[in-house]
Amino acid sequence: MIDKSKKQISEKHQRILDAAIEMFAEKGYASTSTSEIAKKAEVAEGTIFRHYKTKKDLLLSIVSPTIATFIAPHFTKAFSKEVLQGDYASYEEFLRTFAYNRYEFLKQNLPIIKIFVQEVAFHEEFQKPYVKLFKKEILPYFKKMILHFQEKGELKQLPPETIMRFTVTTIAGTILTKQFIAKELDFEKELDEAILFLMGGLKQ
Amino acid sequence: MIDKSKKQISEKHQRILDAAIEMFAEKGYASTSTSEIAKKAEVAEGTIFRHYKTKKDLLLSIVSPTIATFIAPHFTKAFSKEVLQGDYASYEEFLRTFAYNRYEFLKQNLPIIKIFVQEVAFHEEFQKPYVKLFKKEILPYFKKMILHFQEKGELKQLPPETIMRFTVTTIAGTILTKQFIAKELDFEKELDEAILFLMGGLKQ
Amino acid sequence: MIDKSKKQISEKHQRILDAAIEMFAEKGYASTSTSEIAKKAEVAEGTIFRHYKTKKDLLLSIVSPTIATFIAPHFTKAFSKEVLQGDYASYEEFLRTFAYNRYEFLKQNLPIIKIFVQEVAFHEEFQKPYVKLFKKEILPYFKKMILHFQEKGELKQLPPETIMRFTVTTIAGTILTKQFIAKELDFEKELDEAILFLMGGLKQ
Amino acid sequence: MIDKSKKQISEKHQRILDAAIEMFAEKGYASTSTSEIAKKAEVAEGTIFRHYKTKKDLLLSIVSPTIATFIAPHFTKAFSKEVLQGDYASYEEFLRTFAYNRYEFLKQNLPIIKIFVQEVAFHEEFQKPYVKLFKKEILPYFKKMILHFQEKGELKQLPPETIMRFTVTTIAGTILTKQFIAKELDFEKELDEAILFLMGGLKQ
DNA sequence: AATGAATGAGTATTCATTCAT
DNA sequence: AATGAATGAATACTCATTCAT
Repeated sequence: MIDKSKKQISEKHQRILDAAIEMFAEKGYASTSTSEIAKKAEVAEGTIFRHYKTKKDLLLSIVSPTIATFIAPHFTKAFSKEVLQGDYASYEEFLRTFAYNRYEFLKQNLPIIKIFVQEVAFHEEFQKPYVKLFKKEILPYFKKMILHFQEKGELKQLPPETIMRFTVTTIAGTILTKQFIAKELDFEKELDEAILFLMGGLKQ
Repeated sequence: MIDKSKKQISEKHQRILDAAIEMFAEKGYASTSTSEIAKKAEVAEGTIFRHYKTKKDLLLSIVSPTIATFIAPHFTKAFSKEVLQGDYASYEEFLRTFAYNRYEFLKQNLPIIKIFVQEVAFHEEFQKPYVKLFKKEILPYFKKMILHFQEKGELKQLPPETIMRFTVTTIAGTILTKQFIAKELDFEKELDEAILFLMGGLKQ
Repeated sequence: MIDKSKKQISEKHQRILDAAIEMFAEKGYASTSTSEIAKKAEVAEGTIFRHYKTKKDLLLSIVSPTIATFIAPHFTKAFSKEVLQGDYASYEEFLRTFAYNRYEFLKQNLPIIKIFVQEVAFHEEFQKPYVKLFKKEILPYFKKMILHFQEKGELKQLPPETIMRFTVTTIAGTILTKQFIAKELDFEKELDEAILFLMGGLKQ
Repeated sequence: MIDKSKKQISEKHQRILDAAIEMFAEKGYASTSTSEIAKKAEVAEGTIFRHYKTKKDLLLSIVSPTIATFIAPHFTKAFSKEVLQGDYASYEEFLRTFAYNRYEFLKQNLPIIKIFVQEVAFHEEFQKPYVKLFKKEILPYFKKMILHFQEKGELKQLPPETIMRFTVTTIAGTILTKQFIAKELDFEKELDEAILFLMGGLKQ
């Protein structure tokens, strides 16, 4: 999923990264030993330390400022362009695109996202770059979109941040429910209802 | 916070539990050593193993079926009685009570909840007893309440589960935003808006 | 040889110390592994780290200020009392006692002395406590002795430090020659000649 | 300092040797890693092993028979010619030349001498070639010199080995004191006194 | 000759667990 | 019930050495 294809990265190096991501996601950082990673990546244990000075460095290379600056923006900007800067006939149409996009993103990046939740979420020092990224790449476009539909009279005259909060909360709740709590649900139907509900609360 | 006061539990035993909860929440289960717990609890290392066969047992005693059966129901039933089985003039009134109750619960049980998210959330085998508990103690009362207000014409004719989902999602989103993302918000004001939004989407 | 018999020290602890001294002396600190020490001491490797936080701590416990303050003074004072504060009819008699005492000391403490030469001699930061000890416990008595024999007219009117230097140099040279370079020598005869030589150079 | 200029030796090879000598002297053989040497020499790690099969070989090339046979004799013979085979008006004059020569030698070859003391001194198997060299290149000339001055009546009728021993011991003691123990001393003055002392003990 | 990525045996250290007291 | 010394397996990491280029 994540590949630093720009920087030439050796095949073994890539195998180490893949193995680490998979195991950190599955068992957590602290419960994964470097020898397990080496075994799964089919390299010698020493090879890991040729590429990363410490085990923590390996985690950071997956999860840290480096990714925030090099990898995440890739996703972030793509998301921003494809979703937030799109041309939508209605807020509902935007919501649908937004929800599907994030749902796919979640499904396709589950391992890294799990690592994030486990290792980053509770360590405030890691959060800053992401907050920054969000404020720069997401927030302004999201706001603009909301203002646009407020002007068109589709949305209530609430502060855009509040509308955004309810939007994100409701969509995230729908996606997470489908993914983790009630997998048997029909996502499309569920989403339709959620959008209906959302618009009910946000309509003028 | 958690005290198994029914079962007589020695003071040292309680200190071990408290220390373990605090450290597991702070550093995670795998990164906390039994010697650290012993030091913080001011007992000898061996003492921990008098009470719990293994370190994992100690975690389970905090987080697992044992708690699901002995501790959580205490909370669950209290919550069910105090909140779900209350007598409310309107769904809005219920929402307000519900939100404050859960907000206080979160603030007062932050450590255990953190342990839950880190150690339980991703391990499906731990989840069953909680699902069971939820289905038995929460779901029926919640449903009843929703049906009651649907009959009174306050709420749309959606499946009660769906209404519950939106309710929980919106309230949870508001609480988590206040607690972790935007601590500077005025919770009361934020909650008012959320309830307005919710009712907008759920009203007939 | 060295036993901290005052502080109760467990038998295993003592075995670790003995093994460490022997192996550090034989192979040097850096070339001795903790697993070798554990094997020779017939304890588990972990046991070493119960008594010493790190391998370096183990070295320091043999060689450091602690020993300088607790062990060395034992020797130093014994030496000072037995040798330097003795009542001698002549400087020659003193020289003989001094030489034999140091010769025995060397033979009986060879391992620790080897560790000293290898690990301490070139690390100035370790030297201070010994310099201090020497200045406090040895220097004044040695000086007094020399002054005493200068007054009696047995020794030249050189600065006592200079006389001390030649004395130590000559006796040390004799002892080291016997111990390391020409083991076949007859120490007694060799010492007689050295004393004759010394007195020849120091006599008025 | 040491250059095997006779054998053509590449510049990188020389840099490896220099780096190894410096680091072995500073940190000891066992505590110096080949990667450190490579970094300091600014060559690739593999390059060291092109020139020396093992790390130990590298040490030996600095310290062993190879040097004893190729390098040391260079020094030894120079010393022998320049100092021992000189033409001196008195033993005192010889002593002065001898002392200055060795003092300079020590100062200029401190690193290698440190390696010697740390790695060779306690390993008897390394000592033989040096003993041999000493017996062949130094001893006879030293003896001759002493016999010469005994004939002239300047020195006592002691065995020349004994006189040599006292001479070396006293001069070495003076040099080492100046270099390692009391750097603030005035070497010239100190040496004068030592010679006076020596002659006092060795004069007829 | 020179490189540097790769190796895997070895290192110091940690840690859950046991057990005699 | 409580202790804490002792254990030994496991851990992250290092390092001399190899080898394809």
